[in-house]
Amino acid sequence: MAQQVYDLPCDGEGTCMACKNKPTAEESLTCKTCATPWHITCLSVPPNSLADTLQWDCPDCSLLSANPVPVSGAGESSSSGSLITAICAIETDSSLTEREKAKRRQQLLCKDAGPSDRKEVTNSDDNLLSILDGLNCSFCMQLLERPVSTPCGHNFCLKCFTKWIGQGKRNCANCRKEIPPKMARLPLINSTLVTVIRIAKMAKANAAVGTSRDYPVIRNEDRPDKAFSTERSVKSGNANAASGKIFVTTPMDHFGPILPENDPMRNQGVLVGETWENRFECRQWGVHNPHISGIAGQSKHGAQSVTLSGGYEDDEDHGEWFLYTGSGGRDLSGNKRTNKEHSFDQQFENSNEALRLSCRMGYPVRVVRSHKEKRSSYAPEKRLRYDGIYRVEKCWRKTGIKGFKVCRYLFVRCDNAPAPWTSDVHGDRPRPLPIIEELNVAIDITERMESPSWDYDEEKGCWMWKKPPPSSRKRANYGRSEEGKRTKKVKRQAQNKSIKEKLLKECSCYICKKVMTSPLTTPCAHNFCKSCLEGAFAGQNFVRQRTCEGRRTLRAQKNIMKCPSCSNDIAEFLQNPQVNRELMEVIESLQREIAKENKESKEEADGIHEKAKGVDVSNEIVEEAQENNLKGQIESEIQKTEKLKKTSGKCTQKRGRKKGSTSCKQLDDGKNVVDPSEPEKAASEELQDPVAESKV
DNA sequence: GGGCCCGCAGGG
DNA sequence: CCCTGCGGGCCC
Repeated sequence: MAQQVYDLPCDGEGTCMACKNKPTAEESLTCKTCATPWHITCLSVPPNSLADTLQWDCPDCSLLSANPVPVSGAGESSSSGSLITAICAIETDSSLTEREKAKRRQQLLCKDAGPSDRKEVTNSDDNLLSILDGLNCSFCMQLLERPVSTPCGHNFCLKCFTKWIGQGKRNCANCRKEIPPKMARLPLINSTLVTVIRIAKMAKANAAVGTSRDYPVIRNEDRPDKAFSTERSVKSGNANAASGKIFVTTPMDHFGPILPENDPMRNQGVLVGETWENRFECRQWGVHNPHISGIAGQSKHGAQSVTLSGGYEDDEDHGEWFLYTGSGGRDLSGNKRTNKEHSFDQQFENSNEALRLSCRMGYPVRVVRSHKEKRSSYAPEKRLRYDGIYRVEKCWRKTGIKGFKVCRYLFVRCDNAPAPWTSDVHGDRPRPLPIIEELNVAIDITERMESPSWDYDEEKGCWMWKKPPPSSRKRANYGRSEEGKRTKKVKRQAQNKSIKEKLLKECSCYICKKVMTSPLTTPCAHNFCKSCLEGAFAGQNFVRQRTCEGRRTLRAQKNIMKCPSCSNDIAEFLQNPQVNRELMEVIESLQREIAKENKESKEEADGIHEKAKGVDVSNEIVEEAQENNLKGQIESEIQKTEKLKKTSGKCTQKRGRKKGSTSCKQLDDGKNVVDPSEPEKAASEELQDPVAESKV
């Protein structure tokens, strides 16, 4: 084979690797793409003009631009050259923000992520992806496809490598070290890398089809005392907050008052007239669970509580009784959570049906009034206030103010404690139902036929359960599916961990069977620890170094220097074995990740929260409770009412501004878009039998 | 003060 | 897994 001329650049010290001289500044030429310095006089094709030197591409870069290497598995042409052009186009686009540019660049580099945002994945999934990033081919910048490893420890796609060789190159594209003729003739696939990439790809695909509920789920006991914003949340404060800890032991679907036995923190239960800053706090004391919805209830179980927040203009508040409007009938398209405009008829379904069930059964319904109800004299000036137990005496449908049918409920108070607005020292007595004029035009009227579950006991002189309350279907202190979601999360974490551990196991040394330290990839594409492989030939090393030894001895030694895995001669490789740094980095990343996850799971077990800071909101209330315990029940109620008036005056609503806080909201719009990963799958399939294919 | 936005949580 | 929702923050 005729000797070919290869262009070589200058090394890190500025010495030309071809002539071994150090070119002067005038003799040196820098590539516009890769910024590598080259010696002009040693170039086989020097630039024609001075203008050319300014926009000069080195032989390697111009080669890649002129002969694009097909992107493996993607089914389309790309190259580092066109990639660079595309990146430049993004960088110079003034209409894009920095964040948008970063996003476009990422999309460009991860073609398989599709046109939309990549599906949001958990941190551990992201880490798996970043580990994969370390295994990109230096030619095509894509994840290694049928990886081949040079003895100098660099990895390339088989296609890219053979193309490079086909162009007459016999040096490593990364370090310029010579490629053994045998490898140039028949490059072998590094099966360890294949397995590692395949497992990681499968993990990535699994992550991509995960649900949008992949964010961490926190058990009640681990939640902080106040609502907190999660990592996911774009807005600060309570705008998109997660709920704080539930302080009471009542299950979510508990009917009736929150009693002292359900209040381990204060041992007093929730008293009429208690107030809270917001819906989250109200929820934490078990009074009204949903943090937006006005009705808490289940259609087949009944409604436990309602909130009067002025959200429905048909509401009519008379203190001891009020007319409540059902939910629904409003257009919530466009990602709205509420809407003041009615646009279609309400039906007795979902929470409306739950309230109707409570009406039929005569269940006690907790009532909360909000300062947002501006038309009522009975609403608190500030905050939210618990006003006690009411019963739904009747319900019906009528045409609302906006002309659409609404569900209507007559609530009548039936609590043993006096209402916050009354000067009475005793609670309610059974009272005749008010006359409701709109009942004359009402449809679908429902009245209770059987005796109510919650009723007044004349003998005992108080309201109480006359029938056993409906048995709870929920666990105390837990959301409906929180337990399930938690199990799911733990399962996914364990799965991810096992993937990483599996990956690491794949990186074990043939000799010591342990995870490789400083991995060496032989020309026969087998991987060993540097120390293991060198140790295996320790005796020969000494002889081999003595090159003046006789021919017979050397040959005998060379025969012994066989790959422990496939018995190929690796004597030459052992003369100057180079660590496969990319593989080493993958191994180290995996080890770091596993260690980190172990640490995190330990911390989680210890109940540590980074972002959400636990704030003890209860001290004041506990002191209050202790004080109250010394006095009679009625006295404490009066005190409570007085305190309510004071706190109402003191309360100020925070209304700060944060500049540019919503500037990045568009980035989150694609959060539910699932990565199709089609090219990925194709690539995985092609990887099924890489060795066999490569030998064809 | 109106309007828009969107994470969270529960229902079904 | 999709739908619903009488919140809360921030911009205009």
